[in-house]
Amino acid sequence: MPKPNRKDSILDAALACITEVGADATTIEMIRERSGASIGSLYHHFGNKERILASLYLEGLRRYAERLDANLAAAAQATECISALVTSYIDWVVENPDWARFILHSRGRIEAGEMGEQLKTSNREHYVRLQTRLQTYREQGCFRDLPPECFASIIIGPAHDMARNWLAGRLSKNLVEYRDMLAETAWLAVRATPDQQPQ
Amino acid sequence: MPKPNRKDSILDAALACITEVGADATTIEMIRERSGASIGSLYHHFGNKERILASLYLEGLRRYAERLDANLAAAAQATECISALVTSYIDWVVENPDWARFILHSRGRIEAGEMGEQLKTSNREHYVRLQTRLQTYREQGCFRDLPPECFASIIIGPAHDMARNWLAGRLSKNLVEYRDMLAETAWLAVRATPDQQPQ
Amino acid sequence: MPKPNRKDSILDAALACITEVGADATTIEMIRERSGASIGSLYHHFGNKERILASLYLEGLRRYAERLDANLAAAAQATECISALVTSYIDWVVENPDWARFILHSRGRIEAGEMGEQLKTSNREHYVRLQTRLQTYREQGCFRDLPPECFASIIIGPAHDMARNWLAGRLSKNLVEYRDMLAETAWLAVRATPDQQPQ
Amino acid sequence: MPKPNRKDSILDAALACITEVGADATTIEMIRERSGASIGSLYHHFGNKERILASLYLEGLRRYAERLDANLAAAAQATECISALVTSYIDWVVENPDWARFILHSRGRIEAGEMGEQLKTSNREHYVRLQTRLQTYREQGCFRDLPPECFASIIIGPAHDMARNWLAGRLSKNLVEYRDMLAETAWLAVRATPDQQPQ
DNA sequence: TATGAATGAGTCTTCATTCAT
DNA sequence: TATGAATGAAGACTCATTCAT
Repeated sequence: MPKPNRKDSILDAALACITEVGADATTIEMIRERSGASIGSLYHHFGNKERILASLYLEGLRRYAERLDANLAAAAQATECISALVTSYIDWVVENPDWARFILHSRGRIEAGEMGEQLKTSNREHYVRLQTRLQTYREQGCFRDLPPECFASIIIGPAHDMARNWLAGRLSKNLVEYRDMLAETAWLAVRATPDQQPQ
Repeated sequence: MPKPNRKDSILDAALACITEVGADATTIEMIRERSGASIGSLYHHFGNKERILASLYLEGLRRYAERLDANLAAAAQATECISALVTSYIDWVVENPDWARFILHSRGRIEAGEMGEQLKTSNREHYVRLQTRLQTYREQGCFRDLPPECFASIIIGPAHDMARNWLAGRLSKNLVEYRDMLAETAWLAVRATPDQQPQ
Repeated sequence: MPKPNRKDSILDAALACITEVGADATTIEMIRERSGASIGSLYHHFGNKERILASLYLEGLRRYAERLDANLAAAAQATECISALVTSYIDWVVENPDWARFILHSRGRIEAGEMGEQLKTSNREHYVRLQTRLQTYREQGCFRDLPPECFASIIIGPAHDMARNWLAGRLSKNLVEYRDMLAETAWLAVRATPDQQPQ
Repeated sequence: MPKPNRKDSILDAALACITEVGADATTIEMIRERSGASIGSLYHHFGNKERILASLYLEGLRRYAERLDANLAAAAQATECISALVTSYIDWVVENPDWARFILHSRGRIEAGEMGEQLKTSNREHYVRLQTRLQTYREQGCFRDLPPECFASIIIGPAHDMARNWLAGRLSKNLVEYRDMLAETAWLAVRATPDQQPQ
């Protein structure tokens, strides 16, 4: 276990500030005070504010993807796969609410910045990994016939929405209470329908 | 049809700026230049920057709610009601992408501001109106047994997700192409399930 | 006589600061304190530090050129013309030492900046006006056969050198004491030589 | 021939940086990167930034003086002496444009710094050596009756001016093309005038 | 001798807001 | 109602220098 170093303590402080006042309102001075580092040290390690935020963002995403990949690998059927997508997300949000809030709200900002390409690449790779994982089940006819680019939104959209509400304090119960219901719902939304479909 | 006045031209300019550079990066000076008004005029009409943004936000929301209410009123069955929720949203986003982007991204900011209460009240009222509208169908057993606070997210979550992607330029097709599919999906996600579900 | 306005008082303050500590070491804060204007006012009028310096530079140059043009217009022979070039310069330096020091030392900086083109244009126009003025005498054979691009340097070079020394406090006498001698020297350096030239 | 050592490589790097962005804009970090030395090493060898610049300045001046002294020693008459002054300068500038630019533009800065006295002493000694060298010819009546403190400026002023122009890229031809003309001009400007002068 | 993380005073600049006309 | 000069707190960032290893 590596000892907490300067860089990490700066990122921790940054996340705490972002949680309290938002990414835009977070100032270098606030991060400095909270991290105990000097302004010079902040700039020595990260170069500018944007890179602090981007580093934080990418690291959060990396950890989430790591967890998701592990859970997906353990899934043995289509339904477990869909479930893993939802529950991994919910669990991660509940365990890392600060990181989740930041990632949910700052994607555009990071994508537009100098490390945007890195983020896009990261997202693209993750997307491909996911589609590959689902491909087998798709071919087996486990899912409805849906445009591939909608799959993820349909599965995770409701969870995203609930997570936003929970993170904004608009839910009285803990998000985790909806975990299994959301997983089940995702399955209903994408599974091959046993009954006739109108339209 | 009232002629476009100063206030409206300021709001139009503000929205254009927000679309180009984001709400945070939009400055009073930018709005002034774009609207043709003077700084003094801006402050005469709105008092401060936050109130410009909040006015814009609330007006956008009002128009969306108006359209949704009309469409909901025209729905004759549960499935049409769910469909109206999704299609009203998609149509509105496609017709008002700038407004949609702003509203999707700035809720927290407006809620936290001085007109936040007004927004919360507005949202609450809309939420109640919606639940009331659905109440009959719920009692008729048209829907699965779901926590009421999840209903909206389950129905609209995927549409939100797709809308965010489309508004960010991450979709090659027009959002409207997914309109009916998303409505159908919402229905599958909330309808009373005709079959026994395993697991 | 226009009353001294904000802009002028800022430029005056800037020149005083530059004289005391140099253009690079002059800070916005110093100009602010000295001019009595607020930071906001400084930026309202000039936009940034560089534009303050450039405005000062161009205004100084304009006044010098004005005087030179007047004196050149009054010159009736080649020798008076050469004399006017030197004495106008010396007189201007002696009367405006601060401006002269700034202009002598900051040409590169201004040329490299955003108003550099304006300065180059201004210099080019002045150069052309000068060559035109000398053309007649050149055709009359009043001058040695010299590359045109060297003419100005030969005439004014020694004065430049002396001015730099005087402005740096390296001369015990006042620069004006060398005025006529330098004019005479310039004439000797460019006049058509009555005697044989070696080489 | 001593092998290029750390100190020299630092000075080389410093000069390269100064040429590219100017002495003020040159940072320790830039010199570090270019020289390959570490920050610690820079400070170990020179103590501070100013001493790097001053060392560079003095070394450049030393080399120029060395060349000038050699050429002056070889001059056999007054006219050759004047010529040596001009041509030594021109040749040195053409061979060492970066050094020349730095020395032409940073005299004030170095003089004002902690090694300023050393520079002033060096200049004074050089000035005395020069006056001594010219003394014989002066007594022989080779030169016009000119204030001694003007002699150097009259001889070298035009060359300085042309050098500045050339170094700033304002001349299309190479400076060396004007070498002999400038030497000749200097002679015309200081020689005892054979003819009566009017005015 | 060499290294580079750490320091923090000091800069420029931005921008919402005020207010006299 | 309209105008725009003036304000100044606050922010991001720079950079020479120090010092422990």
